[in-house]
Amino acid sequence: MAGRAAEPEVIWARPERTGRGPKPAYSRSDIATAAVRIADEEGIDALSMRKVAALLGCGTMSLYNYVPRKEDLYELMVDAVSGEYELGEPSDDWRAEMLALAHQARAMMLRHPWLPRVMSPVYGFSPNVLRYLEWCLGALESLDAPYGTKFELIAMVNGTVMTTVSNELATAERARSLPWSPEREQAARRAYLEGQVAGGSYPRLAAALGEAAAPGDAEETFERVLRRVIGAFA
Amino acid sequence: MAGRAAEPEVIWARPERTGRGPKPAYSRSDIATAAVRIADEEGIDALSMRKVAALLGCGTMSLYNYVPRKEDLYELMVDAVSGEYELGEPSDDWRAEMLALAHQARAMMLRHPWLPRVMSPVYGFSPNVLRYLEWCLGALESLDAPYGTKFELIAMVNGTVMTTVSNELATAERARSLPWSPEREQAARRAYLEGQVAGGSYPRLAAALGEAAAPGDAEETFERVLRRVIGAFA
DNA sequence: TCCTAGTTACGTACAGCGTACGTAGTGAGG
DNA sequence: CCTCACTACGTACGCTGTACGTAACTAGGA
Repeated sequence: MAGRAAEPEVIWARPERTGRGPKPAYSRSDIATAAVRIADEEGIDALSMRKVAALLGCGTMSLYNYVPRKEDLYELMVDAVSGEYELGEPSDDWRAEMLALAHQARAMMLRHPWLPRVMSPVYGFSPNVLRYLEWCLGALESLDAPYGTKFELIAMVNGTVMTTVSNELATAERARSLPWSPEREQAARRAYLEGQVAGGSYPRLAAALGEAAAPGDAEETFERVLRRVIGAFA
Repeated sequence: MAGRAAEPEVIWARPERTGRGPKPAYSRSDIATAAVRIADEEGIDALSMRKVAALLGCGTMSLYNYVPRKEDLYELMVDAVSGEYELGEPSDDWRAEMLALAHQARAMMLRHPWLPRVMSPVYGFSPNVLRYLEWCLGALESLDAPYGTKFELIAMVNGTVMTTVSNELATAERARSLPWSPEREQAARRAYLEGQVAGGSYPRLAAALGEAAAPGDAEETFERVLRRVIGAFA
């Protein structure tokens, strides 16, 4: 009748240690660190429960005592890297604070390119995510708005960083995995687009293609876009 | 020496028919339709090359004549649903047009919940994506800005829709897969958060938790956020 | 016209995945 | 001290993407 609760619980609601039985050999932090290392070095597609277990030095199925589903492993990873945020005492300028935070987030995603792929379905509120949110609310103290709006702002900044950096990463990844040089890729890309546009079905795209020269510096674009987003909440 | 080009080409650069050999039994559109159907009905995780082939009625490996890598299947799918946009003659009010477009995009993602998961790494410019971009440029004719800015606007709108709807979908998916009612989930969630916050480490979150009552209507939130984003480009 | 080379079709096979399940050992709570 | 939740982990299943080999087919060049 009582039994334990049905399966799909948030991992953070589980106590890390229950008291009964032998004490766990690894902490969540150990596991997260191992997983992050593998994802950093070999890419997120190469991350498997087997590899994490191997790196920890335990049997594959032992890992399932700590991490009920692979999805929860992602949750651990996101929490772990969220701990990398340097969150000092915020100033009164919430715009500057949010912009600086966005830059931190971008740097983090460039450091851990798998983050955008793994963050989207994250639903639980891990300790470090709570810490992050708490800091944001602190930084937004000088913004006179209801909490709902503040959360919308935080989500917007987060989302914008994610999509922007995702594009950056996709381009970089493609450049890396391609057998030819980025310049040649750029040229091939342009040639392909010009071929498509040549049919005359896309006159405005043709014009745009003619105007747009260099793709522009990524960080510059990032900053400009984020200023706009933040400005939308002033 | 000459040989064919090295592998990772954009699928749209491949001609659908080369002229030599027996004529293909299926079109890209056939394949895309089949894949979309499976993803719609069984979820994106259940989508496999085998299933698509089976639905088409051909051997698994035959599919690889049309779709060199599974990633390309995603590309076909995104193109296929991009064809669902209803793109009429735009008015002079670019803000209204972009907002309406965003609503279309949201509806599309609710119709095809796998879209956000699959769109991110899309890199190629498929026919329907070109059509979409061309239309956007048309709708933005009355906006006096360089093409670069217009593309940034389009990307921002797209990105915002994606992240917003992703959240919606995650919540909905969770509610669906959970063994208990959404109300109970909501309560459990709140209880968990209150438990975390009770420690006193997150005073502002505690306050926010006290204030925020109902989560608010999803579509309403969507519209509000998008108005803000679009407004940032005025 | 015929030959040939590129294409389609598809079965087999492999390495890898997430994870259900069963069993054995361990140690704290009642 | 007993009991039972917990840890540990090997085996096994069903599934995945796709490399590779073979056979049939057909349009272009000679």
